[in-house]
Amino acid sequence: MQRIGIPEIARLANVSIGTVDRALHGRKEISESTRKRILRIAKELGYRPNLAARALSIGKSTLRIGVCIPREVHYFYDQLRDGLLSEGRRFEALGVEILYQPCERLGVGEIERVKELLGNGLQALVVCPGDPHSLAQLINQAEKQNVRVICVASDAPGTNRSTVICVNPVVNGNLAAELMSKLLPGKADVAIITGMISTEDHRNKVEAFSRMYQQLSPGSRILEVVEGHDDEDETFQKAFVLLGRHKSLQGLYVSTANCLPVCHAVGARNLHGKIKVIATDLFKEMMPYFEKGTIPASIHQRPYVQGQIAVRLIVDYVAYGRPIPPTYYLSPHIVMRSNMQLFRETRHDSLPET
Amino acid sequence: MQRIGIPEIARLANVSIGTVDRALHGRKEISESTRKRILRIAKELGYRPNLAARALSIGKSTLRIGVCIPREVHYFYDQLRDGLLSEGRRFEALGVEILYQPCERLGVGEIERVKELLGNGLQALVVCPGDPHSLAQLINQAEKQNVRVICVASDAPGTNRSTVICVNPVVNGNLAAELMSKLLPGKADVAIITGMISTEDHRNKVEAFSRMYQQLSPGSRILEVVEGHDDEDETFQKAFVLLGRHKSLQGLYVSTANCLPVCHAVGARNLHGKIKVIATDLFKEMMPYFEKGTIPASIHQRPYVQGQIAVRLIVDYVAYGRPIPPTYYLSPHIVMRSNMQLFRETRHDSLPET
DNA sequence: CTGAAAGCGCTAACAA
DNA sequence: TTGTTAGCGCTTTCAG
Repeated sequence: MQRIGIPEIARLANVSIGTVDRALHGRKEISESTRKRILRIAKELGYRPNLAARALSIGKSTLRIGVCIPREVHYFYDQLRDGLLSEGRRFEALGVEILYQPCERLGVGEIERVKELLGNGLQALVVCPGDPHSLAQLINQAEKQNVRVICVASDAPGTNRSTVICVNPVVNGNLAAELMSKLLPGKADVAIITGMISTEDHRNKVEAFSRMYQQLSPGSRILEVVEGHDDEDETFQKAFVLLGRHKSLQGLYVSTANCLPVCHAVGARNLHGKIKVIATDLFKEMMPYFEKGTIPASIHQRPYVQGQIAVRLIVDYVAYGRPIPPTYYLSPHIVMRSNMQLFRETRHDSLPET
Repeated sequence: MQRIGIPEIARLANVSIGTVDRALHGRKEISESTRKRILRIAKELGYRPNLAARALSIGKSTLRIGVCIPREVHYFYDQLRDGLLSEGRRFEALGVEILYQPCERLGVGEIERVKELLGNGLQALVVCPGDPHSLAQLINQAEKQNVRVICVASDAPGTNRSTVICVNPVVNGNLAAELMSKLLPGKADVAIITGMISTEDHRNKVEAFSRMYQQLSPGSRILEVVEGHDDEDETFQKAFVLLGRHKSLQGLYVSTANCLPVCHAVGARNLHGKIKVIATDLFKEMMPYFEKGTIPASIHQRPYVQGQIAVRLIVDYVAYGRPIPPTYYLSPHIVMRSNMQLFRETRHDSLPET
């Protein structure tokens, strides 16, 4: 299963295995010339370390991954966490260990948690930057100390983070627009309900949706863009007012997981079936609205899979030396009535939710 | 990283590690009483084998997985193969080895290939039963010899296969119907083009689609169900005739990956944009038809992921003792113009296509 | 700077 | 039926 190993290299280089080890790991107690010679041989032979042996030898975790993601909103982050932890467990035998240090909500206390984590000799750090600006310094510092920083769900632009894993917000917005235009034939006025325009992800979705919708449904209007700040009451109020104000309104695009208050408002106005809501993500409280037809489709960002991918990118990088791509966009799932049952909120078995 | 091991159990049981090994592996050279005692202790201590150590000790592949899937149709099976192989490689350090022994096309030569594979001391066998009936005996025999048989993409009903991994054909058909009814508002007559009604998967899709479509679009008719036998020429001819015969036809559901000839027929009748084709799966030749609007949506069965899951179920079963679920249905992806770019035909990095 | 040797947890061959 | 031992490929410690 493994072709050539350290002993083989040692033999060919006429040195001991200890020396090969030193060369391979860039330790200092070795002369430049022998190091070069050994590395050359290793490369020629296509040496790849036996991870099982390494893990066994080291005994404890070889690959410590710090995780700082929010606890709230549970809908989303519980699944992200499960993806990270379960995938980590799968590589336990290879020495992978996950240090989970959540913050309360997006951006709240993340600095402190991340600082704590960084004191643990991490190989990699997984974060959901709620406040990318104030986190930037820590991220850059971590990267400088050779800790790979992986952003999930939202990015920290302008930093040296190794990568971001997310659903491309532009694809997300485009897809919502495409669905909306197919669901509402001809001209149809719609509105958008988002979290905060200042959040990059939200803004990008809104812009992409607007552009694509007007292209696909010429003559239709985007009547309003409403910010709900991911607050249930605020969102309900604003949606309720919105629905009263425009009688031509036929569709709503809710670009965050906060679609429940919107559906409630639709109900309060007695508009079930008359207003089509394109939602985001999925959790069981949404299901009745699929049944009623209020939500014909939702765009699921698959947090579980995002977590899985984060772990895998790290393992592939550390263990197999595969480079980390600068961005990892995954395709969102389109959830409709027929397939919503297949998206359990969390699944602990293989490849959940994929 | 590992809590308790064989030496610890041996100490507590007052036996040698060799005896513990024998007990743990159900080898015969041990008395029933000590075996029971040891197993009890192991269980109490929550013993879990150190896979790294095992892999290292055994040296060669611990976990040999035989794979017999068709080579043709490449669209689908190349992705399935890549999923299997790349996931296998990821667990290489744990002793996973994949023996790939494809047959030419669905059902052709599979018996021979499978027989060859079974001579290799497999732990598990992955097959795409093209002719489940004639394969049944081999499958049962393999299971009896403690080789776990995993069916992918299509099932072998009535056998003892450990599980099947596929997109639930009923969900598939329902989803197609749901999309069709949303895309074609009001009453709209449609037709179905499938492979062979005799194939279980195909028949189930057709039935599910028919039922759901008539429920969601009452008054609409399913004008015809055409069998193309996955042959390009035959399918083109039949689709061409079909399109000429019914002027009320507005939609086509193509339940196999064979949608290209259908699109050609639509073009030959000058009906691009007038007939909506709900297709199945995705490959790059389809892309122009997304652009043109002939295919507003396709239902992607994610062969790559099916392959991945197969390997993971096996690894989880053999390595971690997790039971194999009797069926593993995955949710199909809905592909539209906005997200088709994200489905590369094969990706060799982490969690492709998920 | 380099070599030798022990040991990680497990399997397997050989002894008792 | 059970115990003992070598060794898998690697890291690490201690000598040289």
